[in-house]
Amino acid sequence: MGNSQAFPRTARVTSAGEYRRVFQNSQCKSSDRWLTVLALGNGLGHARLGLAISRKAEKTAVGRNRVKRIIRESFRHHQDELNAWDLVVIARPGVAAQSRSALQAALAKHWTRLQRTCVES
RNA sequence: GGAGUCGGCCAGACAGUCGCUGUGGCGUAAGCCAUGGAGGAAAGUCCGGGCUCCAUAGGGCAGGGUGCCAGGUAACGCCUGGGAGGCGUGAGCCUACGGAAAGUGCCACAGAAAAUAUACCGCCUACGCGCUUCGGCGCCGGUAAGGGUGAAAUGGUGCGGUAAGAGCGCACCGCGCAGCUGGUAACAGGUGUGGCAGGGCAAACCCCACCCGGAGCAAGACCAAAUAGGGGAACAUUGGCGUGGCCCGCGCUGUUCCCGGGUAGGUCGCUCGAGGUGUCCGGCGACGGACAUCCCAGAUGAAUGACUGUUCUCGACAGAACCCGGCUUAUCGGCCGACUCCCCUU
Repeated sequence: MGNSQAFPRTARVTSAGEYRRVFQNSQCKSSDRWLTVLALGNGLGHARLGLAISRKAEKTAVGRNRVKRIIRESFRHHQDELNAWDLVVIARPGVAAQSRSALQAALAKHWTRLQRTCVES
């Protein structure tokens, strides 16, 4: 994996089937008013990230891109602390109105909470 | 200096660190190096084309679109130039701007009457009654000048004419028709002629002219786990079934021969193009031509971001998804050019 800050394609949930697997069998869940994170062990030895930002959650493409970038950035910085899970982050209406720093703080909380409550997979 | 009209342009800049992605090079590989990486609207999907498949797309009907003229274009509902009408002191701007003496239909309220025409108040002669006359009443009629209604009332103004009036006659204006002149044309000008044809609505049906096959990159082509629905070619074309909205037409079902199939997933399509830039030539212009030069996103859970620093005018609307040409809508600020009106100074 080389650099621990990198975010290559292997660290992403890519296919529709993998998304379905996480949605249907998720073992753990951490959520607040704006974001929900689902987790499911993947047996790969590293974590992978998937994003589910619907048109309903944010109307404009620019807003959705912004939310995705913030989440990816946070995942990139925290992936070393995470177990071998497939994580799917779901956004809810109103996320785009939140500031970058607020979302980053919320995400950091989600990562540590999952790490604490969902150790065995 | 102020107010305004038209056209064009920019869409924070620079540096460092971390990260994503296309291409090229090196490397067994991990990776490293170089280089490219959202918009003027990428948007709405409202038009037009390319491309792909469907069925050979041909004919007719139906349906839809466009609508002053000419040109540009691959094409257009776009653009350019011109005409007509309207608005503005002006630079300029706006216009579904063909046909209502083909047909059908509609025209609230008010008004006598809204299109077959007609006559409410009026105006006027003759006749009768009454009467000294003027005038009055009744009545056969003649009128459409005046009043009143309305968004709109059967050409307008003036003079003549008349009982009163009337294109009844004349002049000018308007309108129709026929020549003429200019213009490719729309149209304009002018001449003669007709006494006037007879309201509006065609974003009501309609008529006329021109145009339009359907579906869309989740098109479509290829490689292929699973799992067992079939597929292709030739022949025949009666019946049955299906197929653009319908008909003609066309396809399937039938017989024979041949054969592995094609969902998850992947690859291609996928970016060199009606391409950009510069110079010259043709054209009032849209645009066209020649030469030179450049390669300028191609992702696929979907990349172009984060942090720090410096600086300024403190940064709007907003994110490519097959590709182009338009239109429309959103948008913080700012810059450039041409022109108009008003004021001041010399």
